[in-house]
Amino acid sequence: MAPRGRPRAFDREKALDAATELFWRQGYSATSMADLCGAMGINAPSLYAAFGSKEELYAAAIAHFSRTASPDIWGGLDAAPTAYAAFEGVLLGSARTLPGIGHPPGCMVTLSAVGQECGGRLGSLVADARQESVHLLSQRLERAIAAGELPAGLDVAAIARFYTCVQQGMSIQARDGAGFAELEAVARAALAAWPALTAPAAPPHRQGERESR
Amino acid sequence: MAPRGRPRAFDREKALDAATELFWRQGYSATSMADLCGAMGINAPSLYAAFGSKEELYAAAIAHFSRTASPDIWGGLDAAPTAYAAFEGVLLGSARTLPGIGHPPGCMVTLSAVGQECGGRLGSLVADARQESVHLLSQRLERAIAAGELPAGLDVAAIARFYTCVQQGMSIQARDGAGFAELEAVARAALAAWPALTAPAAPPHRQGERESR
DNA sequence: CTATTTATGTAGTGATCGATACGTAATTTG
DNA sequence: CAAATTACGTATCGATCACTACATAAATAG
Repeated sequence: MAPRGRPRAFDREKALDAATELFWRQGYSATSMADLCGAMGINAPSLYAAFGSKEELYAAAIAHFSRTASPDIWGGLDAAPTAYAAFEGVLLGSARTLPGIGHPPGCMVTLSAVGQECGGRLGSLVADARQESVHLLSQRLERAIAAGELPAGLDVAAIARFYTCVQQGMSIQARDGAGFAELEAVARAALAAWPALTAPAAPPHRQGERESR
Repeated sequence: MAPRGRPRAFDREKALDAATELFWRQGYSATSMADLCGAMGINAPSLYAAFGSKEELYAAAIAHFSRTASPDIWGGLDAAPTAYAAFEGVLLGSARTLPGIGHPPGCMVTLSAVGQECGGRLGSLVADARQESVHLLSQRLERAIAAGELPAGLDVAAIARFYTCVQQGMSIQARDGAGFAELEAVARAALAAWPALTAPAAPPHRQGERESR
């Protein structure tokens, strides 16, 4: 059962954790393999043997981040008794997490500049990861509609995209130094739109209609 | 009055425009001086003679961007008859501009990864540029309060930060492919919070109070 | 004209980039 | 034990990085 050759001398998970932290803080392009080797405490050949290439390592870091950093924010989404409570939990969890205690501020996926740096696989990878938020929030809204909690006919995608947008903006604010108090105020402000966005009569405003001021 | 030596053979403004476009699209770290020379149509010595260094060129590009790309979004801020109309103009202008026709999508300042890539001067430079939005919106709110249009006692900074946050999120959405329709829906959703945020009684919700569901 | 000044193109600088060749150490298999 | 397999450290690969030395071209000043 034991692996055949010489056993690995470093903890692959700890090394990936260090790499994730570095990519998270500095971005893809600005982080060199030498930086990574230093932070991970291993030499280049061991790194390449374990992770393949810089791109593959980054992809593994994104996956590692999504696996480990999400629960704080998204954990209560399904457990929350109402859709409002679920969205409130996500936004307040974001306000609590994004300032970054013991890790870089902001969401690694949101702040990933790979989309603008690297046209290929990595760009699509992080873009897809970002859209996952919209999907999660949309599903929660659909569930609330199916349960009769929210009226049918809502523009679910628009509502989900709005709150995703707010959360993404919060990552930038966090990166620029915003703390919990500031981010909580942003979250509360976004939640103030909830009654209007989920009112039965008017689905989110449409283009053709006359917009009341 | 004519300059003394051999005249410059390229248009400095056009060259800076090309550099700005490239930095805007690819970010700082992922753009090489060779890339820039190619896009600007000049050789390295001319580039360094005209702009000093990569960092200085980037700073010049940020300034050039702020000078040229802002009016579409911020132009109507002071001219608008009410604070609401002003904020609506900023958000809808953002929805119109950010998808990027003839230029990269999203705001160069917002999407600048320099903050996470480069700890020094450039990081502070773009972070300050981002906070400028908060200042502009705050000033407009203060003006409306002074004019008696909005009640005193509002948490002006929080409101300004919320709408800045939404606009920053819109840049990320634009980078991920959102078009005018999607961004307009986000803007409308954010504006739906306006009555609650500017109501006389309750400044933006506080932590201790009981939140209506 | 000559002298001065500035810009340009060629051709590089040392440093660092991502990624490896290779010989050795450490383990399992038979 | 010997053979096979895997990971290790050293030392380095060619390519590209940001940047510049240098000779030449094109303008003004006197």
